[in-house]
Amino acid sequence: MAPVKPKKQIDENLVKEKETAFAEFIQRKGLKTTRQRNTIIATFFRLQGHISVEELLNEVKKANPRIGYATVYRTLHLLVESGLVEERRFGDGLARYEGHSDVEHHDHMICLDCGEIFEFYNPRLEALQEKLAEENDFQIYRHRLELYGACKDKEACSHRKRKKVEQAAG
Amino acid sequence: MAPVKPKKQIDENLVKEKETAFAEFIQRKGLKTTRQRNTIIATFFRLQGHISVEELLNEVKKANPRIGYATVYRTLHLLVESGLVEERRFGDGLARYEGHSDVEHHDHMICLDCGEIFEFYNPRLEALQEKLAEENDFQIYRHRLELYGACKDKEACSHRKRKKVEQAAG
DNA sequence: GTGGAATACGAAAACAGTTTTCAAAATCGG
DNA sequence: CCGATTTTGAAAACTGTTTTCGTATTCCAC
Ligand SMILES: [Mn+2]
Ligand SMILES: [Mn+2]
Ligand SMILES: [Zn+2]
Ligand SMILES: [Zn+2]
Repeated sequence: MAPVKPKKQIDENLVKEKETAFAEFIQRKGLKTTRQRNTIIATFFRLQGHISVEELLNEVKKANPRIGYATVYRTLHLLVESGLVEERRFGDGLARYEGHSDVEHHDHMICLDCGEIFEFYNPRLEALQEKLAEENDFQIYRHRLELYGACKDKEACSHRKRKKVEQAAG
Repeated sequence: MAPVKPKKQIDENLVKEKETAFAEFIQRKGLKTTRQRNTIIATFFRLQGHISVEELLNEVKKANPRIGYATVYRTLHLLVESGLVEERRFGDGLARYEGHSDVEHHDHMICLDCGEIFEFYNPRLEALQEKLAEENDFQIYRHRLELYGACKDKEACSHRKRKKVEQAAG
């Protein structure tokens, strides 16, 4: 069985940087540093991918089972407000969050079979959007581009799918 | 005051065509023709733009006040299933529906000030997406591209906004 | 036309994800 | 430490949508 995708290693230094940046944001806003917020952001930044609230809460509870939904939601809002995290919605009804560490901006391809989310960025695409906006006398603040479809590599795709089912089963 | 946008006239023939197409779909599926469904689709196809369920229900109630939410939701699902209508979500939490009459596929620019939705289509953009998918060994079934921003024509924009406020109040 | 099985309706309840409330607990500058 | 201010967690509320369930309508066979 070939290795599917070399799991990116978490860069602990980068995580620490983010934690500091968030702490500064909290200070700047005159808010308070709390055990719960620290746990939540420490957990979040050590996860990778596009994390749902439930996924995050499950992880957070491993460190502190008494933390509830409300605090996770509230902390995620703060993370978004701080600019360290972006909210995504891929049409399955739940919000997902990602620390935009990799690239400043990117778009997504979502496999409807295995659920894998591929990220991409293309300057020509971005430029073309700008040009089209220009033609319509429109100024873009932000955009979202999502390509829904399927992996062509069926083996890798079904492997991921299987793995996901196992994971869900516990 | 300059004319803002020449309101497209509804093409009654086209509407009748859609009504027929839906009737055929209903037959084909072995479902029943009902007063309510007829009212709802007749109303829907005579509205223009990106219609929310509530907007549609309000209009429908003018013809038959006894029709309820459930039936509107159910009929919209049928319309989508029939392929005559597409569901859109522009991030304000509500589903919107449009008969895709104008062009087979198009993308959207959404003004965050006045709420206006501009539609556009660009073959180069579509082709570029295909190329990027190809590079990722990915097959696109469908995509969504939304540009969020603001009209540059501030006068037209605020005129639309004002009108909308009036409408909401009235 | 009627009978009657199949389907659809509408009001209300249920649902899912998220937000808010509120009383108790934690934070932190003085 | 004090005490004003903020935060927390459980539960309630909220929002848009779906489902339920008893009644009403459709429509095919006769
Ligand atoms: Mn991403
Ligand atoms: Mn449109
Ligand atoms: Zn896949
Ligand atoms: Zn505008």
